[in-house]
Amino acid sequence: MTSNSSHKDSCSCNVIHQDRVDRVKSKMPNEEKLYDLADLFKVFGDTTRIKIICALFEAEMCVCDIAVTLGMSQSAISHQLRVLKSARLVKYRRDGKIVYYSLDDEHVKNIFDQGFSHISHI
Amino acid sequence: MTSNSSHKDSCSCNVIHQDRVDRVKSKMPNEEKLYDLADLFKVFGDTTRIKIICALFEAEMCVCDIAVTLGMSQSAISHQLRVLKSARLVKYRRDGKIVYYSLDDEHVKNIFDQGFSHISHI
DNA sequence: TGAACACATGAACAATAATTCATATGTTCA
DNA sequence: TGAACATATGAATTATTGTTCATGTGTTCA
Repeated sequence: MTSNSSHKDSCSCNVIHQDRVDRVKSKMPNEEKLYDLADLFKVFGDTTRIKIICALFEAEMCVCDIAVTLGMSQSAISHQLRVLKSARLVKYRRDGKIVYYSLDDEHVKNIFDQGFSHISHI
Repeated sequence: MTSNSSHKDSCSCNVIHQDRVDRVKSKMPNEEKLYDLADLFKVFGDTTRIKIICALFEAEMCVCDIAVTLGMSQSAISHQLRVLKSARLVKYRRDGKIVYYSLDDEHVKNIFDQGFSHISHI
């Protein structure tokens, strides 16, 4: 009744390396943290949002600027900015009727650079 | 007929900062690269794959090991390993009927660390 | 050789997410 | 105040993706 070989339900094979499994299991970050990490990367996993972030690397921009730069509708951009905002990746300031967005994170640039390194690596 | 104000189709607003738009546009990485980057992050945007990668940080593992560690079916793991493989994030070696997977990238660890930093940042 | 095993994979189904469309909110200015 | 504008947002639609189920492939060993 221990966690030794009661895995038949989830995996048809016998446990090959129980010691390794146990060790890795004990070293894994907790479930919630991994879930949050996946959620963060999910935000980066869309071309529109990638483009928005890349644009904001260069300059603070209003929603309309971004829409024109990307050749997309204001609504689509606004929806995606909402996602970026709730992931705390961008911040905004209001100036009259115009809302300016800018990056709000010191890690994104590094993450993107590492990402670019990976995809450029033959 | 220049690119000045012919954007009415994609964005209902007038161009607010044409200079900024032009400058940012010229500095944006090319479309294909951005698409590839999004594809890479899409791979990280799933809890199962995140868990697999975290497990492989600790040790080389066979498919069954991973399945047991994560409490998931062999098939589900195998499908996801395929995704990780085609993103060149994991490599494998065959030893008899057992296939061992391990990480095949020097950037992932950094990307994950930056990601963890972001989500831990209050 | 053939049974057993570890793994891979195609198809189907379920769940999630991106864009569009219509419209609402909040600000400016005449 | 009310018209015009920049942005936000809910609902619907379409597209994408993860898991399961059934089965195929490749290896070992009796």
